[in-house]
Amino acid sequence: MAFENKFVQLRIEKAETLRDAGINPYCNNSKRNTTIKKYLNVNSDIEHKENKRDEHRHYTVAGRIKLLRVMGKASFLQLEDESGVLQIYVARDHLPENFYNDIFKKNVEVGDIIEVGGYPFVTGQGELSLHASEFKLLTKSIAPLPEKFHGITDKETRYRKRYLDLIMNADVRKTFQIRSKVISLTRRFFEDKGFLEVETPMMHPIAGGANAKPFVTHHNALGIDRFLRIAPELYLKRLIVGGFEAVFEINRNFRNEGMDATHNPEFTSIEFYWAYKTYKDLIEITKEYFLYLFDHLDLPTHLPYGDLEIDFNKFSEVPLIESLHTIGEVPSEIVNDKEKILEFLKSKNISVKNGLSLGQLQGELFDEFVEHKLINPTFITEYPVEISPLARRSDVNPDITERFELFIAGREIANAFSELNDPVDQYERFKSQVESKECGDDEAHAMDEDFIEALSYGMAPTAGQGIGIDRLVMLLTNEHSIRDVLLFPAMKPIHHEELNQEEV
RNA sequence: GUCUUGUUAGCUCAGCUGGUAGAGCACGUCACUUUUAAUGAUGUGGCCGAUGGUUCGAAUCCAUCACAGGACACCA
Repeated sequence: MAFENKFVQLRIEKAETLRDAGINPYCNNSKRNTTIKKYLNVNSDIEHKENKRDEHRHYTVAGRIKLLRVMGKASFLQLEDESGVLQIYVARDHLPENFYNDIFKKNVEVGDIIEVGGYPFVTGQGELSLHASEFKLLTKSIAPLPEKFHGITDKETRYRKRYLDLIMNADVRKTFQIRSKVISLTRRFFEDKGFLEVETPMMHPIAGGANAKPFVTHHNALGIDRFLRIAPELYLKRLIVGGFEAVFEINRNFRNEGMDATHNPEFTSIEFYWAYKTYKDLIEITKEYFLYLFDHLDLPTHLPYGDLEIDFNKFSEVPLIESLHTIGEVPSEIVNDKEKILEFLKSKNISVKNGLSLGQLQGELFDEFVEHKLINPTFITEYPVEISPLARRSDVNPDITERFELFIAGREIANAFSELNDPVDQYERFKSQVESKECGDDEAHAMDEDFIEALSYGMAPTAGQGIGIDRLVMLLTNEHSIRDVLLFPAMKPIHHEELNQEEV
C-alpha cells in the first residue's frame, strides 16, 4: 500500500501539523528571483567587504534541502537547485517569532523544497552563504531521501527510479546535460550545412532499412499489424527521390532483440542523406562533425574511455579485406577463399551458421578478429555486397560496396554508404534477402515494392549515414553501459506478490 | 536465450561451519548561534526478494521462481 512506511507516515503528520499552523505544505507562489549559480557569481566579492557581508543586498533562492545541520538556535542547510549548491544560514532571531523553534526545527527536513530570502555573507570557514530572513516551505517531501553520504548506488534502483538518481547524483545530471547538448549540436551542425530536418513514420507496414527483428503492434481502425520502425532509411530515400537534396532525422529506432551494455530495445540515431555526394564525402563530413562536437562541448580531442585512450585527431581508413590481415592478423591468403576461411574459423573453435557466402564469412572474420581492436576512430571501407543490401556497388569491383562503418573503442558508431539507386539491382538484392529470410534468417530484409517503385522514378546519386547517438554519448561521457546514457532504460516490470495471490 | 554473482531497516553495508537480527546514516527525544558527512546523549525501526524442502531449529543448507549486475550468444 502507498504511504504505509513509518517514515512516510511521520512526514505526512508533519505536513498536517504545518497545515494546522496555516502553512501550505504544497504552496506554489514562489518568489524566487535568482538561481544559486547566479547568486554565487554575483556575490563573489563579498569576502572582500567589511564583516564579509552586505546586508543591503537581498536575494530569494529556492531548491531542495540536501543537508541539514541544526545547532540549537541556528542551523546550516545545503540548498540545491539545478544550477548548484548554496549554504543557507538560518538563525532563530532573524526569523519571525517562534518560527524557528515551532515550525523550522520540528517540521522541516532533508528533501523538502523551500524558498529562502536573505543577504550574502561569508562564514568563518570561508564559504559564501545566504543569511536567511525569510523562509518558506514550497513542497513537503514525505519520502525520505537515500543516505546523504553514499547516496544511491544500487543500479536497479537508479534505473527504475531515475528521479532519485538525479536528486542524489550530480554527475548523472551532467551526463544527461551532455546528451542533450550532443543532440542539439548535431541538429545545428546539419542545419548549418543546409540539411532539412524531417519526420518519417515510426510505424511501418514493412520493417526495412536494417537487418533486425521488429516489434509488432496493431492498428485497430485498419485491422492491420504495423511494425515499429527498425530504421528510417527507406523513407528518407523516398524524400531524396522527391527532390529534397539533404535531409536528416534524429529519432528513435526499435529492435526486438537482446539487451546488454550496448543495446536497448529503443535507441536514438541520426540518419542523414545527401544527394550528389558519395561515401567519400561522408568520411570528410564525419570528421568535421566530430571536431565540431569536441569544439562546442569543450572537450579535448584526446579522451579517456575506461582503460583506453582515444585520439580523435587520428582518424584512419582501412578497407575491410585489408583490415582482416593488417589488424586482425588473419592470413591474407585465406580471406578470399570460402573453404579456407571455414577451415580457419574451425581451427580457432569459432562456429558459424551453415551456408554463409564469402562476403558473410569475411564479415564474421571482421567481427571476430578486427572489430574489438579498433580503438582510435577507424573507417572500415569497401564492405562485401552480400552484407550491404542497400549500398551501391563499387564501379571497379562489383563484389564490394561503396560503404564504411566507423569504429571507435571497439564499437560501431556509424554506418554509411553511397546509396544503391539502381532499382533493378535493388530489386534483386531484396529478392536475395527474401531467400535468406525463407532459409531462416529472420533478420533479413523483406521485399519493399513501394520503395522499388520510388527508386524507379530516379533517385539522384546520394550518400547516406546513420550514427548511433547513445553510443556516441557513451564515448563522450566515459560511460560503459547504454543504460547510463538513457534516462529511462528498458527494465523488466516487477511482479507484485499481492497481484499473484489475487490471481491464485 | 545460456552461464555466473547478488537480493538483509528508508539508504549504505555486516551477519563465519544452521541456534529467534547488527552497525553507520536517516528518523524521534534532549543539549548546542559559524557548521561542512556538524557534534554529544538516548530511543524507535526488519515477513532477511518469493514459494517449497531438509532439520528439533533456516537470513544461513537444497530446489524452483522473480528481479538485477556481469560475461557469452544475436544485434547497432
